[in-house]
Amino acid sequence: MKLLALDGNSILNRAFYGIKILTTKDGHFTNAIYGFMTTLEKLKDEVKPDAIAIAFDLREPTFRHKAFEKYKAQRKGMPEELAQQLPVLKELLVNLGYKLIMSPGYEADDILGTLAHACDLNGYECVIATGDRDSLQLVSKNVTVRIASTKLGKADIKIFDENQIMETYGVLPQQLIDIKALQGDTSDNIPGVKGIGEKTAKDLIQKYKSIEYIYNNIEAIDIKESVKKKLINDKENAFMSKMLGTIVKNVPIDTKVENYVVKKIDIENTYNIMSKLELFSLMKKLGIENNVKEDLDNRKIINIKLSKSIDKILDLNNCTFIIDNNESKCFMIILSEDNVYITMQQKDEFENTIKKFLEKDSISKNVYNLKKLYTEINCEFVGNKVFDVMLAEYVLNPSLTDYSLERIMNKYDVTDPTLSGDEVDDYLKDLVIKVYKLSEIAKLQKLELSENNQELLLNDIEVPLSKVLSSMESIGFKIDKNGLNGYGNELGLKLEVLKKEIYKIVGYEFNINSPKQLGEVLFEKLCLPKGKKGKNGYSTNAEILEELRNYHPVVSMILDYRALHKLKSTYCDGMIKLISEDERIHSNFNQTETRTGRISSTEPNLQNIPIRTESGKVLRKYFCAEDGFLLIDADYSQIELRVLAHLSGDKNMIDAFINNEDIHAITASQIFNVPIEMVNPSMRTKAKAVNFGIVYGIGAFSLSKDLGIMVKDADRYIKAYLNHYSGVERYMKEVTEKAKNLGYSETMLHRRRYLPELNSSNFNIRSFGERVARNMPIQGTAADIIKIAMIRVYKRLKEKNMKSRLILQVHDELILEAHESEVEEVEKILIEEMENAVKLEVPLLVHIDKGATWYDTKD
DNA sequence: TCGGTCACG
DNA sequence: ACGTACGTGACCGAC
Repeated sequence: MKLLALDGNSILNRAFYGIKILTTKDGHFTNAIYGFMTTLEKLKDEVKPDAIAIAFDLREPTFRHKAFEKYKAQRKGMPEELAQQLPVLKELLVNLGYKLIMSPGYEADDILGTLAHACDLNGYECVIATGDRDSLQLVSKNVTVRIASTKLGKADIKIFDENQIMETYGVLPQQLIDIKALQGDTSDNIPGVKGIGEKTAKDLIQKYKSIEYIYNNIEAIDIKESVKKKLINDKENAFMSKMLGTIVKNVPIDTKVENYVVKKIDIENTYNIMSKLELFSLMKKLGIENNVKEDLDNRKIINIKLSKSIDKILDLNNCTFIIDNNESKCFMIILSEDNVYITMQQKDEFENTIKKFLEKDSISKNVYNLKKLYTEINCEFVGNKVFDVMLAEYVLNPSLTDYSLERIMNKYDVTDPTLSGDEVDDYLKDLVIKVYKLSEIAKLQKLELSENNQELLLNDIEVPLSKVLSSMESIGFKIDKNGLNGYGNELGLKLEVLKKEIYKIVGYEFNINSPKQLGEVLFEKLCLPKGKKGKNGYSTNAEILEELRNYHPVVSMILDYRALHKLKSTYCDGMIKLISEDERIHSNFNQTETRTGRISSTEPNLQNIPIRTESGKVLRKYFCAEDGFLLIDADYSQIELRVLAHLSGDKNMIDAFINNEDIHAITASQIFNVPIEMVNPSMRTKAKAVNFGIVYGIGAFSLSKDLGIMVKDADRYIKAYLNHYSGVERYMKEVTEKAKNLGYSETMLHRRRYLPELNSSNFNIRSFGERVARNMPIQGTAADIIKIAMIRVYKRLKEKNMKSRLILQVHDELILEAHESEVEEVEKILIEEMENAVKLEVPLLVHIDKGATWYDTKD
């Protein structure tokens, strides 16, 4: 027989700290369970045991520690995130057929020791698996120990037998106890001998074998007087430590190894538990998925119908469909009721078919990734009654990192259907199964959306927006390639000059772009005052360098070099690579990326084109309008603060916006307690920073850093602010409280973001959760509003068949390429639709600029 | 692949 | 006592 005996607590603990926080979408932590199961599976693979025992501590004082009352272990309570996983893990393990062992008054270690001892007596092999090294003392001819850890989310296991211990520690396994008795162990509250550390303890035991021998011959043995003195002083502690450190081997438990053979798994319970935990990949690994499916013999029967004509299809009511248009063969697979219709056509014919199908508004359709569909078939209508499984998943939970179809199918885990009807090849069978799963997933999502009151958000905002984004992507932004190239070359020359001067001053060449090398140059070669040293060396960011400007002339040059290099590499060279043949840049607008509901832009990112410095802003001269067109830039004025005024209902803030006053100046007059006429620019700047800070969840420290003032003063500003805008203070309290109760924070239009961080026992993580809970409704509502505006503007332009088009969104602004003949009308549409996108307690105000280039649209 | 840096709202 | 404002994406060097 071969027994695998695990220290459950210890492995769970390692798994918890080794795997980044993982939660179900309603906020239950699962990372430690996941890590534990991964480790267990790996151990089973490697050890191939006949029986498995899993030991757990009971959370009460142990006999070992009780014997020495004054050294009773003050075990730190485990963090809440871990504690809540323990009972769930135990339940899961029992259902998987494992026998758990707990014994009041004993640690898991002692249970393992008892089992190991029993194996020794019977000549059985015993493999102990644990996360900490205390158990190494149990190693013997029959007993090996595996130290499991979780590194970067993967189970890592080290094997120790008698040889390995001798190699690593130079002593026999039992002698590890003696070493520890001398050395002590603060984490286990083992005192040891004061003044004796790892090295001395090891030397002594290697030489004299045991503390008994040492103390019996203390006068005779040849050791340094100082060490001898320490030993004599702490003799009592040494023996007590040995006792504390010795694992007990006679715990009253079942020691018959045969009784730990793993029992039959309870599939149904296991399945239910793991589904709740959303640990689907793990279920697959354990092969649970398949077994369950065999158990449930009520598979759906799907009837396949190959068809050439689409007439039948156009009579459908509800359906789910996918297209697969490889090269010339184009498949459309449509599921309605229990029938799947498959059509195969040539490309040009196919596009007509699908347009006809899509344009038929009487058919409600489920799809996956509507924006991609729009782009692929290039059709002009905005579909009603379309449901996008990808967007639905994003609306249900915007915090996932991956909205791929595979991931979503994995999560919902729909049982495969049974196929009947026309024979098709495996490739098509897969597509049929896919379309079936998609339709089942859509049903489940619709239920959840309705429960969450999120139907409007999905149907009236995200779904129609996908058409707008697809259009913006395919239209693109015209670029003056020669101009951009010229500017890049100009920057290149300046960089060369700067580089040479920097090398000359420093005295040798180095890579200015390497923070590591730069840190060495500044802080070691030039001996400039260094700030805090991070893990990987000195920090050399602009904030630090700015402070060093006056210490050495090279610092300014490095700052310039950095800025210009950024402009050249990211915005000139990087952008030029992405200009298409039509002289335009077609960015991707991602609709399922941000956790607040904003869209994001990639390849290139057009939402972070420089504007704050003149040399950066110049880049906007190369973003231009087509001949006969003009760029119009319409931006919301202080949309986030207006949203805050509305959400909080703060009377003072609402009045300020209704009277269209300068909000930052008003805030300044309140904070500094002066009449508004007395507010100077510096006061206004400070007030502006406070306003921003409030939106972000503010702290006095950060505000002080931002403004370069004392923390004390920053704190005063904040207090004065909240005092005047007492509605804001109340709102901020309420919104955090509500998020704690519900587990999520939400926008005006019910976009929600789950916040498991709010339950963290870690102050920083919890504080972060609280800031997010306050910021999400503000940033998210602003995002909802501009999305509505985009849809309406797009629709107006289409309805009137205008040549002008929406080409970009930058969070609070829309950029349009307007035909010269339509400029006035476009402006009117923009103002109307943006300002009236939603009705708030305060007016929404839009500011419009126009010009031949993007540069010219900004003053 | 990750962290540091810096561009934007 | 702790670390320090929300949300993104691209480029670079170091591992």
